[in-house]
Amino acid sequence: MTVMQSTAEALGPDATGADVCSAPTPRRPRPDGQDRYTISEVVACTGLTAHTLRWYERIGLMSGVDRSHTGQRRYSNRDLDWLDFVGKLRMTGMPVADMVRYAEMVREGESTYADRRELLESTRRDALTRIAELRDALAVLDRKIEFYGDAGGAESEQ
Amino acid sequence: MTVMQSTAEALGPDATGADVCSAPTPRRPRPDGQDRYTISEVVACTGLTAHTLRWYERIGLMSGVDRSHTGQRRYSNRDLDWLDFVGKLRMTGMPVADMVRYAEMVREGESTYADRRELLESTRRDALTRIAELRDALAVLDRKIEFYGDAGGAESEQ
DNA sequence: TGCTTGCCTTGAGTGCACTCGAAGGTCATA
DNA sequence: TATGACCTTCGAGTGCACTCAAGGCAAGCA
Repeated sequence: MTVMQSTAEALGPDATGADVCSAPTPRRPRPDGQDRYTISEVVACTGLTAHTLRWYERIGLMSGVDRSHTGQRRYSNRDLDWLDFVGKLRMTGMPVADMVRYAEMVREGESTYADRRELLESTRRDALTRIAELRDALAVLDRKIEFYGDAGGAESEQ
Repeated sequence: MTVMQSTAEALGPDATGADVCSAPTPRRPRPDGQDRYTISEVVACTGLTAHTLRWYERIGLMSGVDRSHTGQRRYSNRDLDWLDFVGKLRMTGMPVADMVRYAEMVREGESTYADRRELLESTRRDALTRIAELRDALAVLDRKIEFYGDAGGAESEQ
């Protein structure tokens, strides 16, 4: 398992090696070597808008995106992997500012491992809290729904 | 269990009966009859700001809050119960506009049971989706954290 | 009497995460 | 040569959920 596949996150020349942990390798439209996607292709496969992709780059959440000879963006499989990861972080509710901070740490290299871990752990805690809150809300919802289900209408309810 | 307790949601004169489903009765600072809380007391026990409480009223998310002879708000146990429920809805990520719609349906009475149920069911589905997304993100996070945990630093990572 | 505290109203401002518009460049095809 | 699709940048606009400011009233206390 030492193949240098497209699973490392791409943040320019700093992401130098294989990613041993992004396990379930996502299937990419094109193999490495031919992975030069236009922005509209990336739009098609990520669901993000072109505006958002450019904005990610502007704020430093995405850097080192290659360009064509005419200056147009050409995304790589690594870039797609990074966007996937950013999507996960977004799912957890992590603020974009924190994602940018994380991206900066990746660019700074190995010296930031501890800080990166800390950031991800706090994100993890937040996600667990959110799940607990959702379960809690779900329980209330279920009770209400049940009430509306079998209430022909004797009692009044919220 | 026919006691007219403080567990019915309070939305003015429309919430006419007992609430058979808000099961784990929350302990309120004061018993029914003496439940006339000032806005600052409600701030203290809900964690919402006074601004937010007034705003909820303004947009129709909260109606029929009693007033003192000088025009100050006096919240009841029922109001607190409603705020609790609103908090749960907020946890699910339901937009405030939908909560207002729900509140309006409650004011309209029993004829809206089916619609209310439908709204809550779609909210429930959203909550389940969110939980699944969070689990998914959590799995990725766990892998990353593990990587940072035992990586002295051979590989490069996102 | 004056001061402080707590509340009231209306309307404007904030922060976040996009989202869009305008003006213009490049390129393949007709 | 021109048409249309697609790209670029920069700056401004949007929608949501609050959040705050200004100005004022009423009650309690020194």
